[in-house]
Amino acid sequence: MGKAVEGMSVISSRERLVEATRELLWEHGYTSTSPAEIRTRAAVGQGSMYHHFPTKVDLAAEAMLRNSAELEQGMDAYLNEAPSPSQGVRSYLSKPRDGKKGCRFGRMTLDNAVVENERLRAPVANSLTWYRQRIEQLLIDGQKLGELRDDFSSEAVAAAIIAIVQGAHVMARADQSQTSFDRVIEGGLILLEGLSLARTARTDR
Amino acid sequence: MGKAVEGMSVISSRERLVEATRELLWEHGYTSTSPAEIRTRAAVGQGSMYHHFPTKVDLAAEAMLRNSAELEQGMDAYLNEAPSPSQGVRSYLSKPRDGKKGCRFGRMTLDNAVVENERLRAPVANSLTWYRQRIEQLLIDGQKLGELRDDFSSEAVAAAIIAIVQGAHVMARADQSQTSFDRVIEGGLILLEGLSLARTARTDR
DNA sequence: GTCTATAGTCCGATAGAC
DNA sequence: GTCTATCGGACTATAGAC
Repeated sequence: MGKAVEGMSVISSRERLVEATRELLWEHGYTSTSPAEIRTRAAVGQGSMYHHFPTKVDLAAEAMLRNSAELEQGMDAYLNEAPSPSQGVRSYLSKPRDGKKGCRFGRMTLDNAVVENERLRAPVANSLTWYRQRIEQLLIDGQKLGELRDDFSSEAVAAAIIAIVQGAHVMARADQSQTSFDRVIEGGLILLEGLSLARTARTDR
Repeated sequence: MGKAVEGMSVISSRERLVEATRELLWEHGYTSTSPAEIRTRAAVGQGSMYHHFPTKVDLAAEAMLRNSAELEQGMDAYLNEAPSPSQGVRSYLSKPRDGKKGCRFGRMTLDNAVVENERLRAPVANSLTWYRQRIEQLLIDGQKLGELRDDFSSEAVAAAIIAIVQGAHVMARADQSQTSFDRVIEGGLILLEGLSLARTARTDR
């Protein structure tokens, strides 16, 4: 027990607390996740938890910052695999997602306790902004390469692309159905195709 | 006190409870709205509340069903004013909305307590489905009239249109900014324009 | 149909020994 | 750093008088 000896693979209490919180924030949201539940899942005593994290906000903020770093890194690597900018945007939309669980970040925004606390809201806002700017850059590159029309605001369209995925999660949770999620994505891909310059290419389907 | 005499304009306790619940569900969501808060706003005693509504679910379900009926009716009238089907879809997107408050229905979907209870989930799912089918019909009519291309799935695009508005609320709440909401809508209108057959008409702007 | 009083539970947080 | 015990408060719901 206690701090792991150098080189050992024992996971520290602090680490287990953060990981358990990350899972529970996704499963239950912020307000509905209780410190008791976190303690139980992390197998950590009451006192230890408050030793490492004075308040629930401290723990949640760290968990969310870690979510941001990990998801942005993963998405960046994923998008870098795309053969072209416009294909990257399509890849973003069609990336496999569990619609019923909801977006780790998007879910948070509907909780007033998160929105009213800067330490909790900031990681959510920053990550969604990061996503939007990443997509915007793909759109700009696609315009420069002549894949996409150049008569639209890449900033606005990027925001709409992000919103489609967020909205897809809302629809899927309302219907408790992955089909509802997939239908939104299908529609998003159709809408995106309207920005393509190579529209005659559609005939080869 | 008590039941209003025939013809009087006194609002019954029951009615005040439902109205207070409707407001609070929008402001705070389901889980974060406490019976005590409802009682206070409705100015109704503890016992009266449980006389009319045995549980919190009973009260919330009635409030949500009333929301559905009212909002669907309002949206229907609003869309009927549009001069054409495709203009109706544009009107749906650009309808003035308070992004920071969130959609009355969409907000509910991120709350597990709502999603896990059929009596609470059903009104949310039914209303979102109603909206989607209403937009789908506009798209179909627009295709028939030659306003829109006829080579896309109206069902999928309608779902994406609804999702854009839901996602706009998520972005606006994350950023606590109406500007973020408006940016998504602007992008949605651009994407929608790509489905128009009269694309040369863009030159007259 | 309305009221006050209160039950029983869980919440987030603290105390203090080891 | 970890533990158990416990605080004060808010929650949803019930009891029972009027």
